[in-house]
Amino acid sequence: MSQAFRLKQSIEDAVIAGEFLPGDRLDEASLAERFGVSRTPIREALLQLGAEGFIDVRPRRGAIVSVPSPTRLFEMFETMAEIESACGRLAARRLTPDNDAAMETAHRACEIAAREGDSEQYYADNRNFHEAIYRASRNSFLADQAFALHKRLSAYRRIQLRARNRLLQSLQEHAGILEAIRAGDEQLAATRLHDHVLVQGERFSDMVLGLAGDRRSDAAGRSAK
Amino acid sequence: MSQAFRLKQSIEDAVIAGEFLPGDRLDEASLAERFGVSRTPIREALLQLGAEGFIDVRPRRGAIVSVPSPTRLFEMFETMAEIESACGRLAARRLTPDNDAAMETAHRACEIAAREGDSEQYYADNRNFHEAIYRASRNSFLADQAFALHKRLSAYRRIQLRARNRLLQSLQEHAGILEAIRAGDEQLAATRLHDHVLVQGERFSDMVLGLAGDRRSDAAGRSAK
DNA sequence: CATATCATTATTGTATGCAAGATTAGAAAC
DNA sequence: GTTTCTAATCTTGCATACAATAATGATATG
Repeated sequence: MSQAFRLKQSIEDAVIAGEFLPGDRLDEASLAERFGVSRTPIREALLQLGAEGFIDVRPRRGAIVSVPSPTRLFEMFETMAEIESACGRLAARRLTPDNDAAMETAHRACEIAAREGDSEQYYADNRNFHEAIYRASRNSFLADQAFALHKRLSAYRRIQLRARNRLLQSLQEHAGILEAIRAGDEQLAATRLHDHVLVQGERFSDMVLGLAGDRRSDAAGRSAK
Repeated sequence: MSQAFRLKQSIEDAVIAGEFLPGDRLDEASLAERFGVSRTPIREALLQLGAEGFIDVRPRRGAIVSVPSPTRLFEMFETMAEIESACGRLAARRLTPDNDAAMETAHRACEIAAREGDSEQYYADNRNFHEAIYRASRNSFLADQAFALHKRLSAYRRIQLRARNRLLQSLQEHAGILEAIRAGDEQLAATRLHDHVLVQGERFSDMVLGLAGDRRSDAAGRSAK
């Protein structure tokens, strides 16, 4: 299985790196050739990625990189917001000096990247900051769920950090989140994290749908009774 | 793949039914014989179940039904509590007549089972009730996450519905949850669902650890700064 | 009697081959 | 020119075979 697990990671990395775009076909034979192995471990890797929701494996019809509908995507961001805010709530309740320090370090890194307007760097540092919060929840299972979803959304998250404004705004939100967690204010930490994440989903939906469709009729509109 | 997917479901069902207990080895050859297929689709099924966290696939060492530590189990229940309360919060915000009716139906069924003290039936109806709430969140992705985790915990949940008292108490909690959702009180719905789920995790931990260990030193104790 | 080492056995990991379903291209009909 | 049916082709699904690693048990040694 060693091979299959390495392949799973490689394929996942390739997808995250944007080498395979949503909708692209993941052909067993070509992947086998590319990695110099037979189809068997490739299949095993693809099926695992499919089970994790990373790709879409349709019986007899091959695997493709999942193409979540705008609605689905919004739902994923909304779920991410709920999970992250849960992490924040627990972090506020359970913060240890170690976790505090880890968040501080990650936050400082974000600060530098934001000041320099380096969105690629900020993207990486931002990830570390959020992961520090997941860990600070001191619930490793919840943190695992958060990691997994974060990875699945990374392709969509990256796009919107391009604007310099968003970088600085994001940084400010981070500061507010950190403050709330440190104050032990569970409710505030949860709310701030929720909004911080959800705004990304909203901005992304706006971007995807552009002027054409109104997102509200798609996802948020469901709030209406 | 058709075969592999059917097998995945069958094996999962067998695990949920308790036919394979935590720690049991899932040997490829015997499973292949049992289902009358070759090892290939069995492997594919096992790897998928492993990716979903349902079983533990250790490279070169075979698959076993996962044996979460008491700490891990508590973390899983705590995560379930957070996810369910998120569902409840959204349900309170977005309730439609359809979803309301579905919850009502499921609740009525629980009521009957509880009155008759039929814990097996209550177990099934309880599941329907919770699933109705997941759907009422009107976020299908979040609902999927909730379904998945609910399934993984089912083995541990079933055990504790045996006591007649717990049945009636559970039912009353359901009534309170329903009331809060209908009132559109997001905060109250979230809190009640959270407690309803978490109490199960706590009761289970108590059961597992018995008199021996103090759960608080294991999981909840982390809340202490 | 316990422990360590080595050979045997069993089980998993990968490759290959073939069967079956899906896709595509081409020809015929409209 | 478009559509539809059919045949050729391509891709996936499963079985089998072999290679490699882990588990087991026997034997020898302290």
